[in-house]
Amino acid sequence: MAELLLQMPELPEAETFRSELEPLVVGKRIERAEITLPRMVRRYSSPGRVEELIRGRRIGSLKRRGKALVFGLDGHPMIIHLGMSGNLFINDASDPLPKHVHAVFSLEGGKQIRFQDQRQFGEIIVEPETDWSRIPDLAKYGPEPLGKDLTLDYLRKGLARRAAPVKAALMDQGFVAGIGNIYSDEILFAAEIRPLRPASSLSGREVERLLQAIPKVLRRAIECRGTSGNDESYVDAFGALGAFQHELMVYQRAGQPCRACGAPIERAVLQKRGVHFCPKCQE
DNA sequence: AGTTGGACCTGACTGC
DNA sequence: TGCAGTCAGGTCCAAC
Repeated sequence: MAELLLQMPELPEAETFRSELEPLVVGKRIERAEITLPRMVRRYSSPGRVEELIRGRRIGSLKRRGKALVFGLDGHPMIIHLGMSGNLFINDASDPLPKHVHAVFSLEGGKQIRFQDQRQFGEIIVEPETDWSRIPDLAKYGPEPLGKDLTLDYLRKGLARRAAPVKAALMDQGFVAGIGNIYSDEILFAAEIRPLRPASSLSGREVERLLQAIPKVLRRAIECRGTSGNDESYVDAFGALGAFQHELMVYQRAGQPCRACGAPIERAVLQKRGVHFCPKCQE
């Protein structure tokens, strides 16, 4: 049976889209927006309403918050949540349109930004509010794991009052923004902590290891331009595969020998999600 | 308030 | 070969 590697765009994948798109789209005007799947803009009256809001605006900036991308359109920032399977491509208008493209933004000069999302959990949100701290979808996020706000003190206090598994805490976007199923497993391996340990049971030393592991794993994954599966459901903005799947230590490696100690990687289930860990390296 | 479970969705896989 | 059923997962939302 071929191992199916499911894709969830997390912080490294979102950051890859951001850094690849930024030099090509910032400063460009959006001449036309086409939303072909109403579900992508489900909190609005109609796709036409969103198309109207976006049309003619210039992209002043492209930033990332957690797993979300924020296009700084003048006056109306546009947030794209990638959901579980969202990809952002940069293409020429004449390039063939792949399956599952639900939104196309045609830029001056002939390029297009295309939002592809097989599972349709992604969402496009256009906000009237330019102050990020007042945009509800972003305001609820916890600190950026690669920023200064994620401190030892914050982690220690936040984990101490959680009875839930430490993996659940890491994936809680309100606690730390941008970490999902793949990278929580990899981070906890790097920190040598079992994913199902109650968050409040971590020692001070373990919290310190966790604080070090978070940026270490995420930065390396960004260098690799994200994690692609063998079904190629995640590729970068130019359609190229990421490379971090070659460096995964535990995720989707159940039964295979640990790359550090050789012990078979174990799999458990947490809230319907796969949990992968090395029984020897992680205690 | 923290935590849990269902709903949303498609495609790959399983079993008859 | 075909097809119904199952599973997976990020996030929201309702309910303990």
